[in-house]
Amino acid sequence: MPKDNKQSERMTQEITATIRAIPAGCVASYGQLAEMAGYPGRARLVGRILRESDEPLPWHRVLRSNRQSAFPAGSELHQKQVQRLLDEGVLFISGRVPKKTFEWKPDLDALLWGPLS
DNA sequence: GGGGTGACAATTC
DNA sequence: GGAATTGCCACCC
Repeated sequence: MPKDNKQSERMTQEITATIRAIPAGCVASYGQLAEMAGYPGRARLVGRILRESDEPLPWHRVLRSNRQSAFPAGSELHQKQVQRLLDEGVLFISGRVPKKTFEWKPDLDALLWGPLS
């Protein structure tokens, strides 16, 4: 039987893949990513991965469940996040993003952006 | 094996 | 919307 530490490694990879799957112009919450990756309740793991991972993950598309940024306003990281989001077409109002943008789902994405043309 | 920590979440006031 | 509280689970000492 496989070792349990290998399970942890796979979990990290699954979450990483999910984060990388976020399309430009959309955002997702930590819990949402964890749930999509198949690990509900592992929101903190997503945060740890984003911090530790050296891969070019779109960390700027990851927000808190309350649609606000994960880091305190004014921090360099936060400013860069807002800037990149605006560059991708994501509205940022008073440190928050529109509900429409936050309610991203794989199905909804294809439904809205696919046949929309 | 125990205890503190965290790029979080959900609930409540 | 904001602040406080509790639950959660992997990680580090």
